[in-house]
Amino acid sequence: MSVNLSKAHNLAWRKFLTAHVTLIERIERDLATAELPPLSWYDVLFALSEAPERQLRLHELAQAVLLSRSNVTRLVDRLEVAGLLQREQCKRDRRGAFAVITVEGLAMLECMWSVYESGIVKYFACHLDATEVKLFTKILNRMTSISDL
Amino acid sequence: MSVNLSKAHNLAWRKFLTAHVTLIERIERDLATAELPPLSWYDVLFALSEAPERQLRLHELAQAVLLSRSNVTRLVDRLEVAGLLQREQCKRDRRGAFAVITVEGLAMLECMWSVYESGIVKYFACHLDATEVKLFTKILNRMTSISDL
DNA sequence: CTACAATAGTTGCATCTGCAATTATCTCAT
DNA sequence: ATGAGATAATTGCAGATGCAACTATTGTAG
Repeated sequence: MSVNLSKAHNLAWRKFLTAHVTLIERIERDLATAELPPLSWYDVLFALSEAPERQLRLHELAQAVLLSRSNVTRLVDRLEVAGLLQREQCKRDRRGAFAVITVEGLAMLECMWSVYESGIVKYFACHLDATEVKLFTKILNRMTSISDL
Repeated sequence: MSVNLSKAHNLAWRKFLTAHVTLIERIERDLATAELPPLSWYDVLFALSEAPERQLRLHELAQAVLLSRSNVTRLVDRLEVAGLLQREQCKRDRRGAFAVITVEGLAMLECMWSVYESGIVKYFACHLDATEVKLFTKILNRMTSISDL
């Protein structure tokens, strides 16, 4: 609230932004090189694979991947066309639909993860020792607490 | 390189991603509420204001804001239409063009900064004490060193 | 039971993005 | 000087994004 942004904090913020784009770019590049879909697809597949019965209502999925609803509709469209998931009518609520991950989706998830994981390791994790990783996570947790609005 | 991603590191990575979208969303929301342009415009204006003679070649601008070239062409289009900068022919290299920030651009920069700065403070900086901010920056610097490719 | 508000998902629209191809100009070795 | 290759910026295109409007269904207060 108070307008007192130190040089050091400002620098940290800019570094935060540039580090993010750089790391994402590197990982997306690795995925593209392996002829795999983008990270957004991974997020969807991952969320579904973790969900009970490997399915989620679309609005739950939207929350899980931090995307707007309209976006999820069309993202799910694409994944469905690619055969990685299926829509399924919800019995209890006839407005609703589930996205259910398919066998092909699970295979793709695994395939993407092998590239993704190695990217996380070599671009991100290898720069954090055991102490730092704890602190790093703790700091980010603070920032995303709801108290900030 | 080695595929050994610990639970803790994986969690840190996911937190890194969610924190980024959350913080950006909050700041973009504050800007939109104040009827100001998005962050990408700020980045352009800031880069120009810092540059010698308050102007940059478009490819320099592209690098400064970490955007692809075609993107910069059109981003500059929009800012030019809004009167925040002007294109100027380069004498030495007739292929080239400069983007020069205008007086209106400088005013807009200042106006956006007041909102942006307070966002950085209340969503980000206030969660980092003097020690943490140093370590945080150091870690991110490591990650974006060129050694990783 | 009914009417009003809330919610789920989709769609239209305008904008934004990256990639690849294009045009124009520059550099440099021969 | 000139021709091959690099570089600067733009453009076409396909895809992705957020917002607001829309349809359909559900929940709820009276």
